[in-house]
Amino acid sequence: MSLLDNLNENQKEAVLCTDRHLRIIAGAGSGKTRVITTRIAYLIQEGLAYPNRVLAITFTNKAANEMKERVQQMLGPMSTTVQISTIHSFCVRLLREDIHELGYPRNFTILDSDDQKSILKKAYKELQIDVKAYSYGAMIGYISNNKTALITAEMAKKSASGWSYEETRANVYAYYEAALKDMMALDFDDLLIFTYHLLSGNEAIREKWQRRFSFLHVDEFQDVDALQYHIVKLLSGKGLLCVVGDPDQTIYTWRGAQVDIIMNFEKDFPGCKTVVLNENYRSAAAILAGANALIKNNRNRIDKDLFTRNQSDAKIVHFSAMDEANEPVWVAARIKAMHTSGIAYRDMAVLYRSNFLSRGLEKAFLEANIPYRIYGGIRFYDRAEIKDALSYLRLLAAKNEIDEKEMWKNLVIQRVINTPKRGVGAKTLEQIEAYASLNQINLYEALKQETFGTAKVKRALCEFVDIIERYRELVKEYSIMTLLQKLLEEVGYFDMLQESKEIERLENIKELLHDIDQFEQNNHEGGLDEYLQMISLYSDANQQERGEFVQLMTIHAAKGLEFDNVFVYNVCEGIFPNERSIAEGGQPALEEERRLAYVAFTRAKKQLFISDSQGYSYVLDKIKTTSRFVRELPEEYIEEVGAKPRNAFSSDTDTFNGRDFLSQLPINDNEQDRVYKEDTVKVKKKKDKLCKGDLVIHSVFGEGIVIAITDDLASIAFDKRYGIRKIMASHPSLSKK
DNA sequence: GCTGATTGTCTTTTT
DNA sequence: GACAATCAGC
Repeated sequence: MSLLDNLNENQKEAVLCTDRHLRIIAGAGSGKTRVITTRIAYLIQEGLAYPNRVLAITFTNKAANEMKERVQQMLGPMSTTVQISTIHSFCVRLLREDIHELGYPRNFTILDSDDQKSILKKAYKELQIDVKAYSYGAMIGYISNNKTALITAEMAKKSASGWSYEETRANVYAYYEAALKDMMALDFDDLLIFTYHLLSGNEAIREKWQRRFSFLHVDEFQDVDALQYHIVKLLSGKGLLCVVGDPDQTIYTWRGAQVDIIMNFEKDFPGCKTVVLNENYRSAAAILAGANALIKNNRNRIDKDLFTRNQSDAKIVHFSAMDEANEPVWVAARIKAMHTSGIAYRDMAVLYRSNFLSRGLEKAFLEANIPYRIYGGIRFYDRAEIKDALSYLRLLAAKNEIDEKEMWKNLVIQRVINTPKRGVGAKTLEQIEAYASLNQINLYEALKQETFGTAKVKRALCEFVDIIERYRELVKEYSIMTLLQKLLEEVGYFDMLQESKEIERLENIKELLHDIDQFEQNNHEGGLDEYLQMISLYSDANQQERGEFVQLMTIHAAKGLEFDNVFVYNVCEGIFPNERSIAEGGQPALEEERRLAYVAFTRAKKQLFISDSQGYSYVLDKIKTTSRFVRELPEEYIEEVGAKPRNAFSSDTDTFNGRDFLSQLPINDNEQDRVYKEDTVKVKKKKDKLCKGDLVIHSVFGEGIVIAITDDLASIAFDKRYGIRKIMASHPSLSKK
C-alpha cells in the first residue's frame, strides 16, 4: 500500500510538492498532521532526503511526541533520526553544541518561572520596589515582551527616560538580565534569542546548521512570532521550508504571534506554492456549520469555508445553568449518563478558558465518582514538593571542577535550606548572603567555609552540608531514584509531609521517583546531569497515555487535539470572551477570543456541548450572561436545554435588576442551599462581619444581597426600585437576615 | 529571630 | 483558593 492512498487530492499535492517552498493553509480537522507526517515519510522513503536531514518544529511537546509516533508507524526504526521537536528544545540542542561561542558553558542552566520570580523578589528588595505597584506576573511579561522583540535593557531604559513608571520597569529588567548573566543562566526567551544571535552573527555556525537540513517543516505556523520566524528563516537557508497553519486558529498573539507572517509568506519565499486544505474530516456537520458561522463574525480575516461530507444529525447541545454551582453538576451528570450508555471516559474532554475554572469541575467529578485528569494548571514540575526534590538533586549535580562560579545554585539553596525547617529564617540567610557576596562565592560554598546563626542553627546547617557532601560522593554509586529517595528520607522530607498529612504531595514525590526510574530504564548512559537537563524543558511528567479518564484542559492546551465528545465549559460573557483581554486589547483581542472559541468548538468530532451559568458571579462581580459566542451560532444547529438564556448584552450594572437577581437565589434548591449554609457558618466564625453573598435587610430598601465589600463599604443589590447601593456595613439600618 | 496564624490581594492563555 | 505580607507569640 502506498503512503498516498489515504489522502485526498489537495493533501497529495502538498505531500508531492518537494521542489520548492510550500505553504499549507489547513483548516481545522483537515488532516494537517497526517499531511506533514506523510510528507516526511514520503521524502525519506523516496530517497529525497536522509532521515537526519529532515526537521520538524512543533508547538508543544505533546504535538512533537504525537508526530514522532506517527512517523515511526510509517517508517519504522528508520524514523529515529528524523528531528522532531519544539522550537525550544531544538534551540537547546543547538546551544549545547555552540553556545561556547558566546562565552557560556555548554551545560548552562535553564530558569523556570519560579526562578524568575525569585530573581524579581531580590530585585524588588534591592531597588526598593513595592510589589503592589508592580506585580511579578506583569513584570515577567514586560521583560519577556521586550526580550522577544530584541529590545535590550539599555534600550528600554533610554526610551523610558523621564517616565518614572517605565524607568522602574526598565531598571528591574536591567537587574534581571545582569542576574542571569551572573549565573550564566538562560530563561526560555534566551533560548531563542541566543540561538538567533548565534545564527545571524556567526557565519560558520549558520552554514553548519543550514547544511544539516534539506527539508524543514513548521507546524502551527500561524502562532509563530517574529523571533521564531527569524530563526526558521536562518535555518532554512539551504533547504526547503514547508509551513502549515490556519490563520483562523491564531490564539497566541498575546505572546507575540503574528498572523502576517503566514499571510505574507510568499514575499519572503518567492515562488513558493500554496495548498489549501478545506475538507474537514473531524466534526459532525452541525458542529462545523456552527463554527463556520461563528468565525465569520471576525472582520479581520480571509474568508475560507470548511466543508464536510460527514453525515451526522447530532446538534450542538447548549445548556444554561441557573447558577454557578449547577453548571459543573450538569456536566458531570451528562458525562456519567454518556458513560452508562457505553461511551468511554477517554473519549470525553472538558475545555475551558482559564485554569481556575477546573476547580468547580473537579469537585463535581469527585462527587459523581468520575475519573478525570487535569492537564496544565499547576504543572507537575511546578509543584512545590517536586521543585524541592529536584532542588536537592540539583545540589548534588557535580560540575565543581569547571571554573564556573555556579551562582545559579543560590536559587536552589534558597529553596531547600529551610525545607524541611531547620530554623534558618530571613536573618540567618541575610548573613550567609552577605558573606557569600563578600567572598564572591555561592551560598553553598559559604556554608562550607563558615558557620552562621545561633548554636542550634549552626548545628542544623552543619548537618545539612554534611548530608549533601556525603550524597555527592554517592552520585556515581546509586541510581538517581535511589539517591533521591534516600536523601529525602535522611533530610526528613518525607517525615515533614507525613506529619502535615500531605498525602497528595507524597504521592507526587512517588510519581517523580517513578518518572526518574523510567528515565533511567530508557537511557542507560544517562546520568544525573542528563536527567536534570532533560526535564528543564518539560512542564509535565511523562503523562500516562490516554487512560480511562475524562480529560480537562484549557482551550489553549487543547490546540491540535481532538475528542469524540467535547464540553466547552463556562461560556459566559466576561469569562469567554475574557473581560480582561478585551479591556487590554480591544477589537483585535475580541477577535482572538472568537478564534479561541472556534478552536474549542472544532475539537469535537461527534458531539459538542456548550454550557454556561447565570446568576451572580463572584469572579466577575456581576450577573452572568450567556456568551455572545453562543448567540453567534445559528439556532438551527443548537438544541437548548436548561434555563432560558438571557440576553447577553442587556445587563451591565446600570440596568441591574435586583428583583430578577433575588428570584434567582438558590433558596429552594437543595444543592444550593447547602452551599449557602456553609458560607453562613464561615461568616459566623469571622466575628459576624458582613461578607460577599450575605443576605441583608435594610430598614428602607428591604431585602438585598451583598455583592462586594471593600473596607467597611458594602455594595448591596436591592429590589430593582433601589438597585445597587453602597452602604456602610456597620450602619445601624442594616442587619443580616 | 523564627514560627504559625491571619488578613488581604488577585487569578488569561504557555515554552 | 493560592500566596504574600503582616502580626503576635515563643
